[in-house]
Amino acid sequence: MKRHQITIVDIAQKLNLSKSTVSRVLTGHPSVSEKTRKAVLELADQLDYSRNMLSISLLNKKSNTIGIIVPEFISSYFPQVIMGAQEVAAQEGYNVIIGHSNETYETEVANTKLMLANQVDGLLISITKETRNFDHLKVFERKGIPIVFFNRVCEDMNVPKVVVDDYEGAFRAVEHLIKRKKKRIAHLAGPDTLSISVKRLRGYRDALKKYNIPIDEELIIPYDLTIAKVKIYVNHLLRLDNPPDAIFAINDPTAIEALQIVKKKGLQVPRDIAIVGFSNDNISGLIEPALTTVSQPVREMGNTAAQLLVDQINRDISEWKSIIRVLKTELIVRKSS
Amino acid sequence: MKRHQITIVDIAQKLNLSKSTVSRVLTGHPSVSEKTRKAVLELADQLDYSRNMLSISLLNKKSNTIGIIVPEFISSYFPQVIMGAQEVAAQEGYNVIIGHSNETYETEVANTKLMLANQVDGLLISITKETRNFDHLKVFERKGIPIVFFNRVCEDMNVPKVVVDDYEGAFRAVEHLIKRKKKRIAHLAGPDTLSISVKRLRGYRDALKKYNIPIDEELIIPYDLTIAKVKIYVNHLLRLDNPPDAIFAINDPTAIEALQIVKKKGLQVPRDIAIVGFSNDNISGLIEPALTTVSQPVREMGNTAAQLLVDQINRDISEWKSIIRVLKTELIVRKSS
DNA sequence: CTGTTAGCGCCTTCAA
DNA sequence: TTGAAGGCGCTAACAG
Repeated sequence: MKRHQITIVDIAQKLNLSKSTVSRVLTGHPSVSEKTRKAVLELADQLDYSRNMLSISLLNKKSNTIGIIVPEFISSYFPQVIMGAQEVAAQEGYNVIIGHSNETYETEVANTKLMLANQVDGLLISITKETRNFDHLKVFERKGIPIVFFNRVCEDMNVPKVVVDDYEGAFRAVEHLIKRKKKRIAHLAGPDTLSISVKRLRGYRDALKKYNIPIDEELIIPYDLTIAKVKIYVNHLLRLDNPPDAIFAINDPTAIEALQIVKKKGLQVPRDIAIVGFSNDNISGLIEPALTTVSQPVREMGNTAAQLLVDQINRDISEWKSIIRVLKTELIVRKSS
Repeated sequence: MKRHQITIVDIAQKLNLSKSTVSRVLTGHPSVSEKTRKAVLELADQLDYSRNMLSISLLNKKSNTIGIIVPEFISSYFPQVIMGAQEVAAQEGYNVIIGHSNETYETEVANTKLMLANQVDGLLISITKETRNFDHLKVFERKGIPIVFFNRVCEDMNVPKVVVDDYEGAFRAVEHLIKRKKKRIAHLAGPDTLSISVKRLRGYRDALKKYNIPIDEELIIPYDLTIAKVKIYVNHLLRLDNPPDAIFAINDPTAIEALQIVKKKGLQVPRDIAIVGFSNDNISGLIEPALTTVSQPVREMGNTAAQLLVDQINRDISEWKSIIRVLKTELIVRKSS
């Protein structure tokens, strides 16, 4: 059961040296003779010696690990962000441990505790749709562990955030539908706990206002992002006395689901009803008809978030910044509108 | 720069107790009076005390962390497997750190070194298409750290493996094409370093043999899974004097790419040329025409692999098993064939 | 250039 | 029921 680990002591003994000398070689310290250096390196290699990061982390009070907590893994969105973050992290010498909150507040809290116990040097997080209380995150601040939010942020906390211009993206999407002569544009919105929902909804409203199209509250349906429910809402919309001729969905999975349902009903997209999503998931260009959507620089979001976090880690706590980085979206017009 | 961490000592001092007593409370040791127990727990909670797993890991020579190394993050395949593995790992009390080898042997080796340095208790790995040398993995065996392969395995190593019945899946897929009256079935195969390529190719060959269809080597194209190259091969196939009337692709990304190319040429799918993939990526049912493919239980693969690994970790090294778990595939017939 | 010492935070003996 | 001491593997002083 117990494994034997090769340690510095083993090497030191075989070479008749002191631990510290061996350590010096391994850390690249200059003041050590070429001869011993070579001997140590050789033996280390031969023994498959590997420095125990655990002890180093303990000693330095720095684990060189960052945590990432994401709410879901269903769409390709978060995996891609993680990839982007990983890229930068690896480059900067950080390991990544991943937490999955499964859109549940309790799981998110449990995850943060794990991250703390594992002594992460910083945390990247996108909150669940349920999260309204942020005490579990404030602990990090108190402990001097920097946090960076991405995508789904907590507006009240004064820490760096990486988001996209949700308002603008939504505005453009709806404007586009208006220019396509659509008069009754529905919005499948997200829960109002998420700032992305709020901002996209505002973009939707303002676009309609700008073009003097009356806002019909009946056409705005906030939902909890449980894909299975989309069917209910779309059916409801279609049965309205005055049904919509377009749907702007909070995200691509929602839009795609809506599209499938509308197609099954025998309606023509975009003629009878146009559909626009948000995010440009990697499937969106391949479905039939291809989905018009607002693309986000997903990988870049990961990169940026990780970079901001590393910057915070390297800064003294007294100099923490709370930058908000807003990444540009782009409207990608395809066949569904 | 230096953060202050709350430690057992802090708690002990404030309560006028010894470190060991506090530790006993925290570890749930029984021999401690109810009064002190309560006091400690209360103060700990109040101070946001969190046990330092680093030091515990160091002490126990057990990190409660497993590593997962995957070759790519492009398709939804590996993220899903990781999710599955995470599920089980979390349940069994293990953290997960993820490595991304980017289909490069060197990166894979670097990743394994990182895993070792971080004292993982076990490793889950799917190798790159380049990996022919396995010394970097044998180190784990020598150190007594169990490995479990999944999907892309090393046949020569005597450790647990989780795969799907690639041969059978491929056989069925090709048989299906034959029953659709296809006579010239091409195969876009994977590199022969990967056992999945070899087995799927064998399934392809045997299916043709069974139905007395001559095998035309010209129609078998092994490639390196670089999606961009699919175009070259498909064009090549279509320009043949006697072009294929069906393509069986090693995986779904390849099949989907082939489908796009074929469609752009103005050919009818499946009438002019049928296409079948392998994996049932989550896009495959949504593209037009929907892709016929061999589905794998992806999440289950992650579950199984993680479970096997945890079992190995809990076993004495002398009792390591080398089970090969073969998961069932299922042919999903859709519009592309 | 090399060795000695102390200690990161924790748990597990052993002794009281 | 509690306390004291030792050590996991490593590095950073402080000495020579």
